[in-house]
Amino acid sequence: MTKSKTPIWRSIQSSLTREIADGILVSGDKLPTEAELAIRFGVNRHTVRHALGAMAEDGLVHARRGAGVFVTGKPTDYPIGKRVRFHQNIRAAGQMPAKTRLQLATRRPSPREAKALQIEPDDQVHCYEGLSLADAVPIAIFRSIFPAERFPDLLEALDELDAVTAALKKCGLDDYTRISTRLTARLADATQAGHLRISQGAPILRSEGVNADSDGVPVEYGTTWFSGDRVTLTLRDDA
Amino acid sequence: MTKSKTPIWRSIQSSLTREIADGILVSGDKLPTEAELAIRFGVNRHTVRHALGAMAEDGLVHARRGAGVFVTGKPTDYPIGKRVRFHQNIRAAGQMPAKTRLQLATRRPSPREAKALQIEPDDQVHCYEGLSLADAVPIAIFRSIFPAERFPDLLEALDELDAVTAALKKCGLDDYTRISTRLTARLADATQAGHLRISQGAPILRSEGVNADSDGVPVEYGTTWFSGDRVTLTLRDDA
DNA sequence: TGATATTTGTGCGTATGTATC
DNA sequence: AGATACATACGCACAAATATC
Repeated sequence: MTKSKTPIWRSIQSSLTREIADGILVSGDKLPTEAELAIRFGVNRHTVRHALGAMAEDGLVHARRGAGVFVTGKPTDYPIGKRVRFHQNIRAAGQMPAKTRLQLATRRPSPREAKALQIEPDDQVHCYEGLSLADAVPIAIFRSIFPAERFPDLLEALDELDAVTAALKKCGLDDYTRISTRLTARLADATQAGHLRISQGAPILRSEGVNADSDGVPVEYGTTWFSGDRVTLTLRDDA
Repeated sequence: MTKSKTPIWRSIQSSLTREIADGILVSGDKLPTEAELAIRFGVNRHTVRHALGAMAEDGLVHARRGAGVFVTGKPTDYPIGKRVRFHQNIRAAGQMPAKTRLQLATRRPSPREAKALQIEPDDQVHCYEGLSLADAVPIAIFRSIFPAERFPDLLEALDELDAVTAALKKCGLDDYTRISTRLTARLADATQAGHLRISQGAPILRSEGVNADSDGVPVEYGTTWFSGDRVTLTLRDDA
């Protein structure tokens, strides 16, 4: 009697995990169909599903109904701490960062935005919205709100620079740090799903934070919607 | 002519938000049905839905199809930092904490658990699984894994105490701190949905962390699944 | 247990005012 | 000024989940 101690599904999990770790299957690749895997491993499709489910739970792959199972665009550990610098974070993970601009405008703030920035509801704000990519895979949607009164030329600076830190520097703000971060999980709506190239109803990790200058005055209210399947936030106890 | 600048749905949102802020509607209360609200405000049901949608986006209410729209059991700001103490956190939010035990057992670790705790795959671990409640509303499912070799009597201690910190203290560990935290968003499976009393596919915020003693040796590998609709994690820059 | 009513979710179509090109 | 796109709002119908009896 072969009384194997490890369940079959676990050995399948190991097998597939190894293929990903070894680079045989890379970021974005589509796995063989469950039916094909079932034949290849000589098991029932349910057994394959169990293994794939465990891998999905680990964030290694993600399934799209009707499409297939795909290797998640790297476990993409995205560190957050007092300072959040998108490009540095992605590069530190050995990936190629990129940004797509979705919107750049000046408008009136929503009540929530006004409250976060501690400004009057009638003051104007700059709104910078875009898409963050790592290795050309969409990782997150971000929206940054700045007080227009304090940074009258920020829109032009963002227009040419596309980098928040640099643009703020050009407007006279040398340094800023995060004074609050709130995290919660949501479901992707149609718009978000389209941008992040995930299916509607997919899990989204929403991060909402306020950055302030050295005097503690808010300079940016930012919200970032991460694709839950593609991103893991890691907390740093940073300085 | 009444040339109101603000959309109707936004004023409805303000109106209902105020009722919650003022305590007229409290945690867990069911709002009037969309149809009733539509009559009360003299608008179409879609307009009410728009307002409710915005409030849901803010985490203020959550809808359950067929049941109604409910005031979210507080956006329950749940602070996380180097030390995580469940009861303290809930009490700090002015709510009544409680725990339900789901499982308490000793078994072999999964590869992931062994790696996190830096033990051999053949070593035994204690597994403590349960449900966290605030004001009798399920907030999160937690699973804590401890190295059995180091804490041989932990199971009994947990059995009578139901509090991790106290049980570990009884086993000779005075203090521990969090050395790593990883956060991601997932969808609730059937089991999780049942325990948290949310619908399957609802957003879940998963937190995975390792606690270590003062020498940096891992003593606990814990995973917590928060109901995304009921919890907001706030990062503390704590000491 | 099962049938029925209630309630939210989704889609279609229509109309109007406003901002943009 | 005209055309176009967009947000807002209304009305109706049905599907899906839930509650109730």
